[in-house]
Amino acid sequence: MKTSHTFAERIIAWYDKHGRKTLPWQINKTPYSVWVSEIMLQQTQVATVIPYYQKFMARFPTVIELANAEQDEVLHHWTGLGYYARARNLHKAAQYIRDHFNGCFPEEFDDVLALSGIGRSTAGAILSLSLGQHHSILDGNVKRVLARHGAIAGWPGQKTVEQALWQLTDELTPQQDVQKYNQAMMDLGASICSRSKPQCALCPVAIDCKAQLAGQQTLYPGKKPKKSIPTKQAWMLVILKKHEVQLIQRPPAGIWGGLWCFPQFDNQALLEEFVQHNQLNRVAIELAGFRHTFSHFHLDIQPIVVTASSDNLTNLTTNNNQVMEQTPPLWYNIKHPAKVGLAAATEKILANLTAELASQPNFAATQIHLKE
DNA sequence: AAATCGGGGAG
DNA sequence: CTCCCAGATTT
Repeated sequence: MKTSHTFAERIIAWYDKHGRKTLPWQINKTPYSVWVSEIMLQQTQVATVIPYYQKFMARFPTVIELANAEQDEVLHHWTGLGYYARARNLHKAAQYIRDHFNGCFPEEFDDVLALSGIGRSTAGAILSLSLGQHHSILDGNVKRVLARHGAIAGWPGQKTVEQALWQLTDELTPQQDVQKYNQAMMDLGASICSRSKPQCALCPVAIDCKAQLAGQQTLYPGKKPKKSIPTKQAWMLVILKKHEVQLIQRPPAGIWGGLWCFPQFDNQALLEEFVQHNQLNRVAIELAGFRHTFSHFHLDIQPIVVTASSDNLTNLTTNNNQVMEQTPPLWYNIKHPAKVGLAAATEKILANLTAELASQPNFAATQIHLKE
């Protein structure tokens, strides 16, 4: 098939006509603003990101202000976005920039690549979109466009497949207008070349797209091999004292790292033991159990509500009675929530608890009775 | 219920 | 280096 324009020319022409150019992070682009937006957009769709981005940039307008903030406040601005490791990396990298680059976002590719949370694709995106440097990118959207256009078989998580895709993006990325081209490829993948129902009729590169020509768009990119995931149980203890519940901060690494959670036990016996030992009182509030699914396992969570008769609780733990020598527990006021990062499961329990309390206006009296 | 995403970190 | 993990949303 003879085409009069190169791949890149058609992509850029499409972008000039249809691309979005006025999103908040596309105005007055700097490496910092592109960085923040790219990290947010790695995990969430544009419409959701917009308000988070605006609040984040209002509170942390520069790398320095981000670096100097408490991690808890950074996580608080991320609450609801999920993927908190990325917020922690963002914060850590900001501190690195403050301490090693005098607070100025580095403009050398290798320096950018070395920052926490930034890999080859994100480094290329930041420097090309904000400064027009010539780097190719390969995020999920670009992978999909290229895998289809070149009919690159196999799962991109596989090394050989990923290499082939990097080679393709390197070859196709033009010398001129990289900025537009990279933005266009991400836009195209996010809109026209979508995962399940690509709108090939609107695509500027459909005419020589191998997948489209074969009518096999949805075969690309190849699927990740499935594996079944196990189910684990967790009993979460909601220790209630007036309008406060006790939360514990998770260790910085691992699941829900740095977030505040209810004390967690692997089985009911361990929880009961703790309840007995600390003279806690079961109360007539039943919170529904629910399932929270991670990439590698289901976690079936059963919250149990108790009241505390004293502040002196022994060795509260986040999980399985592994004692954590770190941040003291937080008495979290339900009516005046502290601005800390909460795990999704914690938020769900808090919401259910609030609803239950609202439906039991006489609970305060019950609580007093139970406390003797 | 299944698929998804770019990078960190373990092995 | 290679492989596996994180975490919440969309489909």
